[in-house]
This record gives sequence, C-alpha cells and structure tokens, in this order.
Amino acid sequence: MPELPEVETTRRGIAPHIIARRIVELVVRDARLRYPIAARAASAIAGQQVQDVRRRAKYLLLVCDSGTMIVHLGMSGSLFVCDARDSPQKHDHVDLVFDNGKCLRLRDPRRFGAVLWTTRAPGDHKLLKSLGVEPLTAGLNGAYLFEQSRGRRVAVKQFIMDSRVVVGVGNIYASEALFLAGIHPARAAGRLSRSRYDQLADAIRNVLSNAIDAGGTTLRNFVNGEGRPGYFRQRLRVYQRAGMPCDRCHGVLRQIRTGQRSTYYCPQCQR
DNA sequence: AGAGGTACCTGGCAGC
DNA sequence: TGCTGCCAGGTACCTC
Repeated sequence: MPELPEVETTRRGIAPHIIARRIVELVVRDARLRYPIAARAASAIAGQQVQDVRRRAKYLLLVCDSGTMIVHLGMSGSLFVCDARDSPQKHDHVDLVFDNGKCLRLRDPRRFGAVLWTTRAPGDHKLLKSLGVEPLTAGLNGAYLFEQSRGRRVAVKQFIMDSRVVVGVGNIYASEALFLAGIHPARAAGRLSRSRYDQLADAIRNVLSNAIDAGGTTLRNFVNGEGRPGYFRQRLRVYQRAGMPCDRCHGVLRQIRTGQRSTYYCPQCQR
C-alpha cells in the first residue's frame, strides 16, 4: 500500500515509540526481501540506539549511533510496533527488538521491501544518491519541473513518477494530481507550458499533503495496536473510478495504460 | 541520454 | 470447489 503519504504516516507513528530506544536484536525470519538481508547487518544493528527516524522519498531511515538502517516497504510492506512476544503472522519477516520488550515488525507479503544497513551518510547510499526533489519542499515548483521536462517525450504521468525528477509520486497520486491540474496523463512531458507545470507542482503538493492528513487519522490503530494496516479514507477522484462520473463535469472517467501502469483520468477535464 | 520492457513475489478476484 | 489468468500502491536493471 505504501505511497509517500503512508510512509510519512508510518514514520510519524513509529518515531515516538523507538527514538532513544536501544536495539537488542534484529530477528530475521525470512531474509529474502528485494535484497537479501545481510547477516552482518544483524550483528551491526544489535546494541545500537535509535537517534532519529527520517524519510527520504519512500525510504525510512532509522539513524543510529554508528550507522543507519534503511527500510523500504515495497508494494505490500507495513511496519508496526508490537510486543516482541506477540506471535508473528505468515508474512512478518523481520523484528527490530528493543530494550523495553517492544519491537518494530515488518510485514511484507510480496517481499519487494528492503532492510539495509549503512555506516556512511545515507544520502550517499547507492539507492538514495540519484533521487530527485522531495515533493513537500520548495524544491518542487513549476520552474524546476519545466526545466527538467524539456526535451522529454515520455508521458507526463511517467515523468512525475520518475524518482530522479521528483520522489514519492506513486501510481495513485500521479493520476490524482494530473486530474487536479487538468492535464491529460498521456501528454508529452516536454510539450507542456511553464504555467501548467506551476499548476502541476501545486497539485502534487496538495494531493500528497491531504493524503498525509487522512493517513494520520486512519493509521493510528495500525501503529499503536494490533498491526492491521488501515485504509486511506482519502477521497480519490479518478483512481480506480473508470466508468464512473467525474465529480467536476459529470462526464465518464476513463482508464488507459501508460508505461505498463493503470492510469485514470477525465477526458473532458484533462487536456 | 532517454525510452521501453522485464524482473522480483504473493494474494485476491473474476470467470469458467 | 477448484483451476486459470489477470491485476495490484515500487523500482532496479537491462537493452536498444
């Protein structure tokens, strides 16, 4: 489930439970994630104290005394705090056990997630060093998108999902942001005007921050309690609504494929 | 350099 | 009920 709003909500939810706690043990029940969890990571992490929980793109960064644990939730991952004695369920692959008997548990049915350990500055890590701007910072603006898009023929939807340009815009919110900005998702990125990129930058920021607000309420149980992931109550305006009426013009919403991904839009409102 | 395709993996659902 | 095929919110890596 995780797009940036859920990763950020997870970060906010887990941070107060784990900051300043000491890690007793990394329990790996299944190391076969996107990258196999290295045995040396487990030994390095034991004994570390968590100093901060940060986020870069969809990566969570658990900053410790002498290194950083990098966690990615992939397509199906979730992280929650529970009692270390709670019996793990089928896809609960990793526990980070703390000195108070609690643990941070990673559940990831599809195993596209990742748990990595680095002793360097996390920004220098291979997976992080080529990432583009954060969408909720001033770095994302119309001038930047306009400049980055010149000469690019890809569909604008693929362009805003390109993590080298801007991070954190997943398949759901790419469709939603383009709807808000009134831009057809298949338009060539390099042919959109500067003013339309101003609108698009605003739309991306709005849709993500609204979703974070929604996620913050719906995921409270998920972090505190029984480890059941919540659903965003965010009202999606086009995503998975093909054939239904557009709530702006009442025309029929459509689904197409852009870069092998489902894309939803309103043919009347988006040009 | 940019564009397009493939791969990783499991589960849920529609259709037969 | 059980099988098959398709789809799914991410992203690294390969080739052209």
